[in-house]
Amino acid sequence: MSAVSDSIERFIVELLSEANNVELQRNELAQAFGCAPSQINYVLSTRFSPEHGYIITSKRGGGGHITIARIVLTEGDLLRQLVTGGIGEALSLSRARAIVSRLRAEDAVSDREAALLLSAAGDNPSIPAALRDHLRAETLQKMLMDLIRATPGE
Amino acid sequence: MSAVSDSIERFIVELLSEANNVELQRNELAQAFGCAPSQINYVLSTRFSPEHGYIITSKRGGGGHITIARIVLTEGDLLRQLVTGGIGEALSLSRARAIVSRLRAEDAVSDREAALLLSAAGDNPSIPAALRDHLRAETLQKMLMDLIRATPGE
DNA sequence: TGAATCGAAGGTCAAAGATAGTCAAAGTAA
DNA sequence: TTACTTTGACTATCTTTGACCTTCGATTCA
Repeated sequence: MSAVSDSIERFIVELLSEANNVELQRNELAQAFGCAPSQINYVLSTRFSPEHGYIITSKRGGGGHITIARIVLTEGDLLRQLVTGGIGEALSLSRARAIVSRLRAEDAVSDREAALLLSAAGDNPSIPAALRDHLRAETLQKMLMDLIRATPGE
Repeated sequence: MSAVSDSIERFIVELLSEANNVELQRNELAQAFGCAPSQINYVLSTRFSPEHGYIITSKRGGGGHITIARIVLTEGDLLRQLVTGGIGEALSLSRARAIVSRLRAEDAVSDREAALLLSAAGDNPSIPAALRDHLRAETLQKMLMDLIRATPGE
């Protein structure tokens, strides 16, 4: 049932559970999972983007490699950063998902709160498509701001 | 005697008698019952809707699947009542506030969750006024549904 | 030594493949 | 008729692959 990309993701997450960053070789990994090397890039860009809280660096040529590092921030920093412009004027659904999943991963929100954020940030068919990304950005930003307000200061 | 849809329904109900949720593949199931794939959607929407006490999630593409989860709330529960149709087509801001404060009073949601609900249910200036109450109803209902879905069954 | 070359990585992008969703028309039963 | 069921064409989304491109280090050649 589960696609190869999901397995690769789990593998990397597993590695990252033991260290804040991992270094690996694209071809080697692709071979281990029996897929095209470019699929590794697909997994990295769809599941380990900066929005997800990761930074990817790489080097080509002989001895080349890819490094995946987790961005470590305190909960307050992350929320503050998002609310003060980290979201922008428009926000695609996939970026919104990444942001929420990162908030969850950093434990800035609970499972239920993440579900509420995602739910409200989802596409709404009764809104013209051209407006959606704009509305989504506004909604998410407002929600995060209100969330901070509702949280007794630390 | 609508044989096929009823059989599919029974089959799913059977699966759900052993677990609170099942994951299946649309094409596979359709093939097993010798029907068009879209008939699976028909069965889901006519017999496993939120009004019936179920929540459906799905994913497309390689490794795609459909998950059917039972809502685990008792009859008479405010949340369930709201989700299964108690909100209606349109919802004024003041009624939305009343609903959220009742949910808070019953401890169905936390302070932070209430803040998120209110935030998303608020008036949005970039939406035409005529649409707002309709959008609000949809949004709140979807959020409550997703909230239930995110809550591990008791 | 410096430039050209070569091989070994990794990067990009668009096409093909794999699922699921929607909707309206056609079929069927009450 | 009226409501429910079934189907299929078309759409949307996510994944996988492959051809072609870029970069880097090492080697070879003037």
